[in-house]
Amino acid sequence: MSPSRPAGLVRQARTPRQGIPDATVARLPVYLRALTSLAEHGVTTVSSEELATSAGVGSAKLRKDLSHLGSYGTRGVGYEVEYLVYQISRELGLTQDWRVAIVGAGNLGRALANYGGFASRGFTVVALLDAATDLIDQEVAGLPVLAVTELERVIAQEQVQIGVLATPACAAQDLCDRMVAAGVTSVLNFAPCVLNVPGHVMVRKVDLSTELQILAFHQQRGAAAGLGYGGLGEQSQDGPGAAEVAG
Amino acid sequence: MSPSRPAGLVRQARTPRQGIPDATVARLPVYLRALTSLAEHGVTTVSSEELATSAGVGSAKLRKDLSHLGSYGTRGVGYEVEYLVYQISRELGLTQDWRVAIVGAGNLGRALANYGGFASRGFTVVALLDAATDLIDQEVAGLPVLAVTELERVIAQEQVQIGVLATPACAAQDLCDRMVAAGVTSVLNFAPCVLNVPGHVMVRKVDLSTELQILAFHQQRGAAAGLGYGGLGEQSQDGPGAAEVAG
DNA sequence: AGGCACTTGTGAACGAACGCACAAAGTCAG
DNA sequence: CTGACTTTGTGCGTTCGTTCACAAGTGCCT
Repeated sequence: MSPSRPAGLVRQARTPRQGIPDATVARLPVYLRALTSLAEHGVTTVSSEELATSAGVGSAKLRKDLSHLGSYGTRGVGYEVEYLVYQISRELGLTQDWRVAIVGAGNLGRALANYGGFASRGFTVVALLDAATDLIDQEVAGLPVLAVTELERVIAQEQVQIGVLATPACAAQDLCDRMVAAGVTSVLNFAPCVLNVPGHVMVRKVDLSTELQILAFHQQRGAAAGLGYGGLGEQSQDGPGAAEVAG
Repeated sequence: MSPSRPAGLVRQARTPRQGIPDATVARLPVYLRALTSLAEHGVTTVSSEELATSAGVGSAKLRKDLSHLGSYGTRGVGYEVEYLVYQISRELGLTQDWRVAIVGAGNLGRALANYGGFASRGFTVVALLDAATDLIDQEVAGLPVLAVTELERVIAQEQVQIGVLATPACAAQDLCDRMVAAGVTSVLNFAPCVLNVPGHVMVRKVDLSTELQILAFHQQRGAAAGLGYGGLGEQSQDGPGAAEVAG
């Protein structure tokens, strides 16, 4: 790679950790995916303009985002793909392994367990639980479905840090409480309801129905028109509002 | 009611339609769900404080959000649940039926087809398509899986307005193009990739892997701490960034 | 009728995020 | 070595979103 640069490996590991904006954090995974894809295509260096296009954002925004991680990138050249992949991964905490438990082995739970994207980036699904007795001991994605009564034991034993809720809304709060009591500190909630958790626990919610309703709104009032600008624009996905709840 | 105001029933249907903030639109479905739940429990009137708690937001934000729809609500009393449900539904465009096609009948596609939340609010899944020949003609959620070669015909014939992509990333762009060409103007994308679409088409993206990575980031740096405030706070779900892409 | 307690709706202050545009910093050719 | 060209990193003005605090409106009780 660039010969003039000293030990490319370390290069000012000054981490301005004090506060990466939530909006930026939400975009880092997108950049990471774009970079990974580029790397697979044999690209070794990329400019902010190219990467921005791949990620579907503006180049200025991308540069500002990356500048929050530190001053990687070489003026006049661009960013070294592999190096940037590593830096973003490290910042997101993907260099360590996260142990995930999925609660609910219905259609959604099974889909999640089979989803390749989980395993690919430092996330290991270590357990899949359900309340329905006829599902128990079935094998899904190489994992046996466990009885939900074992939840506390499994979470402690497997050192689960992240819990994924793929259950009906009515059961979600109770199961969430149990997971939190057992030591889980991050929850990804697919159930269509608001969860109450203590302050040290982080919840993110994904709601299919909500997404459809937002689409319906925009379609109703003139099909995404209005702003209509020319260039390749953003793609909405996910907002800054990372928030917690205190109990 | 107020003597100065005309007929209570219509009650100033002055729709300040010119621009509801995206952030507000993203929260309306949450309010709607909370209201529906309250209605089912027999509650007829609710204050902004109570509703805000149910929805997991601050009461000031809730009031401002609702004020963008118009002046429903009665000072000293609160909001009439049923009336507000109707108003939000109307604003979101849920009073009409939206016809949805799901492309990809893998684990995720089947989960989506079976998801009750779709049908419950004006969304009708009219078709489920897949490329895998061994899935075709299987019945899922009362619908036969159709060959993806029929995509254009089905979308035109069934007047599909919203397309849901639940396919691998590599196939997503192509299928998206075909859906758009066939007349779809809103796309909900579950494939982990950025879609390029013409300016009149709206895309929303849901990415499970992204959500996990955001959780990992926050967990890594102190487990959702930092802000830690006392009251019941927000729950992150979905951002304002409603955006379109122009081709 | 009048006062009191309660709740909405909103003006205004604050803060976060975006995009522009440019200086600093580097590369490459000659 | 010099000079032209490329691309990053960032200061700044603007826009968008959130929060505070309060006036105005409503119902209830005396």
